[in-house]
Amino acid sequence: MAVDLQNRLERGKSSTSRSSLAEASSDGSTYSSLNSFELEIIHIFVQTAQVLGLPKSVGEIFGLLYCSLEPLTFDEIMLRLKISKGSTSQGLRFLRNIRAVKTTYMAGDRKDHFVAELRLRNLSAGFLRERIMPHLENGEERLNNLQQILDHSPPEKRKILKERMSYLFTWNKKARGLLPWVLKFIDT
Amino acid sequence: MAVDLQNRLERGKSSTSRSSLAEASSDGSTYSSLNSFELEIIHIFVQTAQVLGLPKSVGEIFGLLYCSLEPLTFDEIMLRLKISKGSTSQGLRFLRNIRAVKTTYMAGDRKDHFVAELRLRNLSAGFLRERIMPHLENGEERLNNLQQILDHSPPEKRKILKERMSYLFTWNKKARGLLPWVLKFIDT
DNA sequence: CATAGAGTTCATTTTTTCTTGAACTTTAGG
DNA sequence: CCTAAAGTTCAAGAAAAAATGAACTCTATG
Repeated sequence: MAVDLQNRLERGKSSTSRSSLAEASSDGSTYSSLNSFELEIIHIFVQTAQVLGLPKSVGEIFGLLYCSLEPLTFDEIMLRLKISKGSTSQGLRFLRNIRAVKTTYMAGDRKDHFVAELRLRNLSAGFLRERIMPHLENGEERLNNLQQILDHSPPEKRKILKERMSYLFTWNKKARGLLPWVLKFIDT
Repeated sequence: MAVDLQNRLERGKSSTSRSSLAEASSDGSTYSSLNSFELEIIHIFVQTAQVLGLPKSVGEIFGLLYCSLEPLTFDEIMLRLKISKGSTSQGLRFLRNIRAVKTTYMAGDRKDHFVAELRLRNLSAGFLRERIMPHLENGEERLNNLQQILDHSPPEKRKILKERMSYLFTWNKKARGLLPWVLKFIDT
């Protein structure tokens, strides 16, 4: 099982078969490899990231934080997931932008400590706000421009095309009206 | 002309040049190039396709059909959009699978004639059914497996991790329960 | 202020995804 | 049955997206 998960998550990386949830490191490195619980949670978020059109690394980072009992530092995230500094930095930035991750300050430590937003409602809100709303708003703007173009088209077509456009307008408006409602519904 | 189309579809920020709606072809080809109305509608659907993680060609095909007053044949789609046979075939297949496009039969013509589903409600339904539901169902299954893994973990952690998993379960269930509602809401 | 630690940036490389088109299957009509 | 038109398939090439890591900025402290 663990091997299977390992393979799915990190294709082609050397993986020491790890059967249990032990956190000891067998290769002498400071950071433990991922246990099967973590691998599975991470996998779920990686898949979700892909459905949403986000980079895998974003899913990995969020998944790791989601099942961590304490805040993790930049280095811990980077080393445990075996991803680069750049991916870690950009992934964390994205996650902070959509409020999926926040930082906590730990006394006497200069490093940032990252925590996942566990209330998925807030997570969804951030995603909808940062990604979906802009798209819908841009669409509305474009539709407005379109109406002008349409005024120059042959009258016999104009009526039908106007109708089609009005469907799009309606749909756009409804989709935007839907978002707050969706958020309320999944308010976990 | 072809270059212009390409540019406008790909990086369509400069949408102001609305020259004419004429359908005459200036390069001698059988199929007319796209007019500015079509270009703009197609652009909207291409963008949407990208948000949804679908190939550009799928957005192009749907956009073209969406603003066509008559059913179009395979060749018309291919030639007007200047995309390959393969892309056309696969794009149309995908669109038919999610019920975004259907074929009509025209007397005395062996070719398929394709029409866009104008009721965006049905379109959304197909997309949710074919793309989102499978993901949510897969997620639920994985979460079920996870519970077993969790039973082997240290008791002091188990409680907290179980709680986090239960958030995920709840979220998953709610998301699935939401879909029918969303569809009803956008029933245009 | 000089420095080292913490994180960011971004040109390059790597990986993934999309498109292409030649070869293939299927089917209507002769 | 054959043929040719209509569409499909899929290996290979092209394009797009993501990951990498060296060079960079910023800042808290000695």
